[in-house]
Amino acid sequence: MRKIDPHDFKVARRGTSREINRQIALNLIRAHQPISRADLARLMNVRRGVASLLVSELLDEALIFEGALGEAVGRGRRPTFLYIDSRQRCVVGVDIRASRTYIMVTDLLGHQLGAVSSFQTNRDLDVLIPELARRIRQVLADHKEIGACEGVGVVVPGMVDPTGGRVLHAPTLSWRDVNVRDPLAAATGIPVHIENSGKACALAQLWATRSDVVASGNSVFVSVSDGVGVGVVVNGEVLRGRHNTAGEFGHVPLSIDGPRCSCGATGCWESYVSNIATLSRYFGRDLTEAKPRGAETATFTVEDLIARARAGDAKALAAINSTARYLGLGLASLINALDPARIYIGGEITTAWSLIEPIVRGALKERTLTDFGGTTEIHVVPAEEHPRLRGAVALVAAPAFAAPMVA
Amino acid sequence: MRKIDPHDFKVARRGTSREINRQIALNLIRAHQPISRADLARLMNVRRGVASLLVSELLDEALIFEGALGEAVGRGRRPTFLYIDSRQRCVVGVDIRASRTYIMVTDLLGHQLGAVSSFQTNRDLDVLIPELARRIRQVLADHKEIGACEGVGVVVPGMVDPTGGRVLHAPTLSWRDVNVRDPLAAATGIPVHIENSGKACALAQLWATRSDVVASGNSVFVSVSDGVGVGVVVNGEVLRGRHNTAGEFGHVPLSIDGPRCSCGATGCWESYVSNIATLSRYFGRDLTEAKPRGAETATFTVEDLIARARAGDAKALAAINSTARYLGLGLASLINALDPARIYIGGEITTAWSLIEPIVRGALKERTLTDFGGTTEIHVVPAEEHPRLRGAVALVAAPAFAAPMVA
DNA sequence: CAAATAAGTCCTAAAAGCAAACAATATATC
DNA sequence: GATATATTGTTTGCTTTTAGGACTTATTTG
Repeated sequence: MRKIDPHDFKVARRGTSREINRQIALNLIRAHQPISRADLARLMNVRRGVASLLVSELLDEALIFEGALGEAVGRGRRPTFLYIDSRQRCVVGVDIRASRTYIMVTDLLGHQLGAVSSFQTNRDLDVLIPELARRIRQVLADHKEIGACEGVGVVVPGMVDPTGGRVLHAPTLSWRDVNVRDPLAAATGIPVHIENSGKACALAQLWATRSDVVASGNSVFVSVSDGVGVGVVVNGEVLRGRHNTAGEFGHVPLSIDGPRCSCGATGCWESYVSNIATLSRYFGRDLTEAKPRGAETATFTVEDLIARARAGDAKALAAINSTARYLGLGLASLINALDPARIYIGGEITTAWSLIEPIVRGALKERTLTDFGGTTEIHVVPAEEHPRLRGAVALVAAPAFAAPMVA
Repeated sequence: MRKIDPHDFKVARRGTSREINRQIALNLIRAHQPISRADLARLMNVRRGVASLLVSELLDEALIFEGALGEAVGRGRRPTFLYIDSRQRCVVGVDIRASRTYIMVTDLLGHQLGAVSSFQTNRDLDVLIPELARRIRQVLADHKEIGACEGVGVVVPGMVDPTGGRVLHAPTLSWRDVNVRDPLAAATGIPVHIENSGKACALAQLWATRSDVVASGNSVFVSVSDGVGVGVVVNGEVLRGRHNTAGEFGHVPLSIDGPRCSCGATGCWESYVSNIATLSRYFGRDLTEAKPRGAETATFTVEDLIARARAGDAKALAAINSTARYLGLGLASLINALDPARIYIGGEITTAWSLIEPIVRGALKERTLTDFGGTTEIHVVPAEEHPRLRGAVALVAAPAFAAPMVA
């Protein structure tokens, strides 16, 4: 039950019905491809005539194409299968992180084309933008067969303004109010979309074409690495809030008297479960500050820690178990606040999931208000799936499939 | 940018455009009444002919009516003013609380008719329902002139299932999985809608017809009394989550090592800022447990405490200031998580708002991530406005004005 | 080879937005 | 006081779009 905003509404024009049904058809083809016109009509509960018209319109715009004929169902004419047209068009995803920047090319449905490449991030935009543009052109030139690039999606670990024009604040990159989109678009000649990485990851999961995802219009993506990034999906839409800064559950406290967080406050969830927090717990001292580390701590990662834990290092296991417990306690807040149908978790700590899952689940149940809250589905997204890069790609690919704005 | 759920969509039928524009027209009349057909057409950016047809349809359904002619604007024919038809139809709002149950009658726009009545709550449904039904019939009989009752809205301090059929858990009433709606509907012969009080309050603010509310499709209602109830509005819609239990920010922790909360966990926001928590702080001992209180503490309320604080009692002021600080710290979590355009606060503590506002605001700024987060508009809703009862009424009145489900 | 069945196309009717003309009414100006 | 002008609200023809059904095409089965 949505209220119509009397200051910002959209009246239905003559083409509105058509627009709505066209997008529904497009989404059904995407979800069920390959599919025939007749099946589409049945799914939509409209006459075959209407479905045919919608299909021919989508064909004209080259959003879909007719593939081979399918097998006859019983007897009778064989159906012509329809597919989303992801041929000869691609999308570039870019993930800018504090240490390295990653690039991936996919088709319009997010299927990976070629390998992920990366290079060291130079935080100076005057250096970064030209290098990024050069590498994007390079990777596109290397894959001429995949056709024209529809757009570049960029995710950053920080806040982005509602229009995507400016990165307002990215602490780990020490960026404040910088414009990445326009210079990069100018340098590449390709439209660029930028978004916070947590929101983009949530978007990517929402739009993922997996058969196992059953209508999860309410979900949360939690990315645990240097910080904790969270993206929230409500009613099939990414939660943005008034200034596009919603979703910062990483800075909701577990204990306001807890350790100091990079955001300036104390006891944020992030300050308990980030990789640095876990390592600090293991080494028994605060690693967040930029003081010179010892030979060992300088290069030691959470993955190394997990390896030690699996090898029997009790201290390592204890550090990880603590993180698991805090992870669960924080997830409980998330569940109490949002009651999502599913939680996705990404980040290095997930490689230890088999070790920590019972602890996470136990801590979660301690604080969730309801029984079904305690059993909320948790889905691990492994690093090999490149959730952030898929998020970046989704920024470009998803809008074409979105529901039209109406009423 | 909303995703179309391929398992739950609505195709546009022949009447869909009409339905959309009809609801837009209805909402614009509601927001701008009195208004002429010509002005409506200008607002909607359609031809007057279309607006006229929509209006005549709304007139046929008696959703609006034609009032007197307005003054001619410049020269030319005088406009006929249109109004929402709230004559001869009313709504009953019911607020069931642990100690007392309140009843109010309003018109379809939520304008109060007559006084608020109340009686002691008997938690036994077999007693409560007949008494409630009797009193509802009574109050309707007392106001025969206000016409037929369109529905009864009931709010309870607890969780309600998504269909509104059952109260799943209301701790302060010690109700678990009880059906209030159907017995009450049977006893009164009027349709009954039930919802959690926090969600209903948020709904009421969303639908409030006040000129000062400018397009706040993202807002939060925080009700501080025995517990902390929260209702969230996102994109003009109440946040429900998978099981209609979203919004329980009262049980997001400030410190997981904090005081025990009624929910069983420790350190919930509620356990810091509820009235009982404030009083416990003043008396220096835990009042949550049902042990016999002293003569003074038994009847002493937060309002009494505020009166003492205003009279110069330093200990009382300190207790209230503590609550204020914790209130601000919790609001910061809310802002970081949801980035609302506005926060509404209700409950007894708001009578001390002039005392505590700087402290609340200061604590809030300590933990909000962004500058604009720290300046989020906070709007106090005084008890005289009966936010919960208005919420109950909104449950009945709002659906008629809601946007149609499309795509 | 004929019957049955499914896919896809085409035609007509009803509904709704769009556009312009028309009637009614009020004010301004000469 | 007569005429011009502006505004409201209604009406009429036109176009687009969905609904429903008939028709054509293609394929399998008996």
